[in-house]
Amino acid sequence: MARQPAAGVRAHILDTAAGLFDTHGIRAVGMQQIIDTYGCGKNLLYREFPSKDELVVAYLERCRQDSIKTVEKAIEPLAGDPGGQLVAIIRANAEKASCSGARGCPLRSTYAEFPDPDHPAHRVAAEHFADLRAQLQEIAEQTAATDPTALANRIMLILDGAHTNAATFGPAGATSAAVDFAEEVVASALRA
Amino acid sequence: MARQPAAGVRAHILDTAAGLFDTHGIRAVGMQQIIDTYGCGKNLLYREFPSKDELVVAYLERCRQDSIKTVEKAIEPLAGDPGGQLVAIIRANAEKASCSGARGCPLRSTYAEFPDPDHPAHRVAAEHFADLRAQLQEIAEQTAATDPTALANRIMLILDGAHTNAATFGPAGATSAAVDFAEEVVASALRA
DNA sequence: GTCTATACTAGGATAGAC
DNA sequence: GTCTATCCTAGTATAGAC
Repeated sequence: MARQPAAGVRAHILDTAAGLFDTHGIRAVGMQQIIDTYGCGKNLLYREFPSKDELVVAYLERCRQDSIKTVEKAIEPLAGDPGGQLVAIIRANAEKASCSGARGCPLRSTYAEFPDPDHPAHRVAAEHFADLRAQLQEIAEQTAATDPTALANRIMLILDGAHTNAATFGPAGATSAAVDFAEEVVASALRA
Repeated sequence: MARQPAAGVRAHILDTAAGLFDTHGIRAVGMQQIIDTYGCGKNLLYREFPSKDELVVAYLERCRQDSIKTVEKAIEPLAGDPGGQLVAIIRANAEKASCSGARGCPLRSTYAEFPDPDHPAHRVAAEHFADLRAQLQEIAEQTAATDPTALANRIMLILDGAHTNAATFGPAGATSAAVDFAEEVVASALRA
């Protein structure tokens, strides 16, 4: 292995950075720390990511793709059952928020770590949540609910609540109640 | 010890710091920036707050007292109506989260800015949310709900969701739906 | 005595040069 | 990889104004 392909190096750096960001937060982690953990020279990191902002954006984009994939996987087997899809989205997110490092959703944390709306990291998160909201709205409109927007809003509140509560209380918190809650909300919306 | 030449200096510094923290986040604001904004000498600030951590803790304790007061004011006129109290807590928080600077709840942001559980700032937030959760549980137990814990969990999810959603979407988001949502959740729990 | 203002230490940040 | 440049951070100490 005289030389690794650039793509592998890039992904490996991103893995390393992601682990540190998830554990300590983005602002608390320095480039030197990432370099030390990765175990290579500074040149390599700055060749792949010319600035910390670009590294952070790449990290958040990856979180975003991961989140999108989680949702897609959850709703895929439930085509034609939009109500079930909404519940499945909550279930998948609640499971993910409760099990892993459980330091909270990185995209939601971005609003706290980078409150400036013009910061590139903030923009990634804002775009993500705008898309997510639109997706929930779209699915809610496929149900028989008389007020799809209200349903989408409620699912969004449970989703945000599940992530935030998992960050503050961990698996022992209210996140565990999110799935049952979503089921009842959907059932109630379809009854009305 | 009995020095008190300028009463309210401490509160004024705290006001200044709070404004900057709320706007830019805690980690993004330096001591020098607070000094410049307040227009005082460095000595004065460090006499009142010997370290940034102590200033941050004082700021968060104030946020906490503010949050406690908001809840107390909301539930006070509804003694004997625990279900109404739960809804009033959501209403008061949703209003507060939607109107002001709307950069998100500072205590919830603390988990993102100071993920280390041993950090004094983190401890303030953790203690606050433990108390809040216990309070919701206590109120829920006063209702006729067959499963008070489930009710408390749902209210907590809506509360967390309302704050987080206000941070990401502002007043135009799902937070506006939180009060109706809470009303239905409480009614449903009492029917069962 | 109480304040402002400035100089200073010591360390860590990003980033670039070699 | 190492070494350097530049900047910013927290925090301390000193000088001088009112």
